[in-house]
Amino acid sequence: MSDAQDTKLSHEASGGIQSLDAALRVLQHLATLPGAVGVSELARACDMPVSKVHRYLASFVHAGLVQQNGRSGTYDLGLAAQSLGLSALARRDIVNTVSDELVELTRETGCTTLLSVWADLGPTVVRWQRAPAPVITSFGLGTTFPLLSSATGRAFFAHSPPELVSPLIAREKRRAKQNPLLIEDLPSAHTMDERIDILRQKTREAQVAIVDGRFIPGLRACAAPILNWQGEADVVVTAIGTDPALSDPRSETAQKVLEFSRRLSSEQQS
Amino acid sequence: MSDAQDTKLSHEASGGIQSLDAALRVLQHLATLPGAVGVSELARACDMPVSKVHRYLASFVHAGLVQQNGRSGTYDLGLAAQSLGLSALARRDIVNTVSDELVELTRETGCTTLLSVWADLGPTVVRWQRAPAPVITSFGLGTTFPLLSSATGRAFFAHSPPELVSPLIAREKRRAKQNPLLIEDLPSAHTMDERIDILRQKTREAQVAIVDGRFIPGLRACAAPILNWQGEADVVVTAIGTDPALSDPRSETAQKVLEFSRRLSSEQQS
DNA sequence: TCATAGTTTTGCATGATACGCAATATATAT
DNA sequence: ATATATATTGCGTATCATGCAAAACTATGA
Repeated sequence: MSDAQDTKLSHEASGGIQSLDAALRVLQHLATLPGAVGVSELARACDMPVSKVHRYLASFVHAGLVQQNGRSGTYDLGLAAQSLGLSALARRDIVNTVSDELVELTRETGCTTLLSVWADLGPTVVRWQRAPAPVITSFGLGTTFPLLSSATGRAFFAHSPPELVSPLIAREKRRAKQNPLLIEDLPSAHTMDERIDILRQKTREAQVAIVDGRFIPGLRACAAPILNWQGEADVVVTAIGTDPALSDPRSETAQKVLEFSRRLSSEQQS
Repeated sequence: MSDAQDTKLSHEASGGIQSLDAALRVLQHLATLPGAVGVSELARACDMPVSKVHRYLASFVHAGLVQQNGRSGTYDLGLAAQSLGLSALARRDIVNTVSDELVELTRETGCTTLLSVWADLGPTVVRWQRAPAPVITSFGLGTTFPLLSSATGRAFFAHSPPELVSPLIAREKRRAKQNPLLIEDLPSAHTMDERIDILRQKTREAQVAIVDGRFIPGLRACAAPILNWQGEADVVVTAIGTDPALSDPRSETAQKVLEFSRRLSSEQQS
């Protein structure tokens, strides 16, 4: 049915109420605009008659979504808009949002995917989406990863405030001294601190973190952070498997992971 | 025509658009409700016909203010609502100013710090700066705090007009009756109202609000308001952590918080 | 001081459209 | 399987949002 003659005017889609659609367009415009504006300016921006916009604004003001400054003044977003947004934010739980999408990522990449958050002891797995071809591993929910020698950890490391990770980094440096294998794939440089710094740099640039099969023999992984408004990693998604493509940042799989994290990151901000 | 029979139901005020007023009432209800709801439940809450609400929701969904979960799913606030609120926040220069300084306060105190504003569900977190010291933070942007049993809430309570806070106070009094632990650290007096009054007094005098680990075991916090020209709290800054110094008003940490709020309060003139 | 030009706000008649009812489709429980 | 509850969609009619244009208002000029 969708057919032909909707073309007359894009029918705003189905089932809605026209006046409400129009009113919400006004609200969106007001939100997009830099700051407070007068009725006529807003009307011009929305390409609507002034009186129409004025009446919409009157209703918005009653609801507190908009407030008008001064006496016969300009209009701007109001307290209710703020509350509304904060309610929305409070309900949006990243872990759940990402979890819902994780199945999709598993399907696209064919890899087992997991979702980690930052906890006291470091990156911690909180969700686990297994692929048709399962990976035999010894870790499951609640496992914590190292910062330097896991893809997940590296993603956190590169996108977290230094103060947050430095205690753990210190510990891992000590461990790495005894077992240099752990950081074998780090960029080469003179001191270990330099190598770690370069790793952080490169990971930030690439936006994806990689480990090849050296840490756990044969197991490769590719991780990308989901950033909050401050650019910090709230959670990290990781694809693991034996496919060599995982350890190539330019592979299709890695790109899928990257795109996934980009999309969800942008939902976090605004 | 205007008058006379308006008394039947207050005429939503002047100049607006009835259908829009109704629609916004639906949106407000959705925001107030705990979480996602079905159409009929929402319709019941608004005392409106189901089909009406459904059509409003359709328009809200088009605008992205609302999204529906699942296939025959329930409705909840959407991404556009989030954006709207963030836009509204971004226009309050006090929020921006304080946010910028918050890193500094985190560095000075070594505690995780947060910035809260007043929304209609109460004190609401809008920014937070994590500190290295691991605090188990189950809250994020949009989390709301109680008025009586949190440091942030107490700071708002002591520096807000009574009309603003009284509805919430009433609710919390009821809750406190069932769980006296929540206000265990209140000053002692005969009636609960007296205790609350004294709390308000003392908090105003001290300019900082404190909770020790009783509300959330082991978690202490220290909060101070940033006052506008009327002496009301526009926003509140809070330092949280496990350090016992936080619950001592004379500690260095508490003084840092106080000084911070004093400085920014005085910077706010216009 | 008044006048001019830019606003924002408000009557009013009319035609578009939102409303409510009731039918259908879809999911959940028994 | 039937039954119950809920979500969604047509449809006719009375309501109400619309656009025009006049009014109130504010700001700036002489």
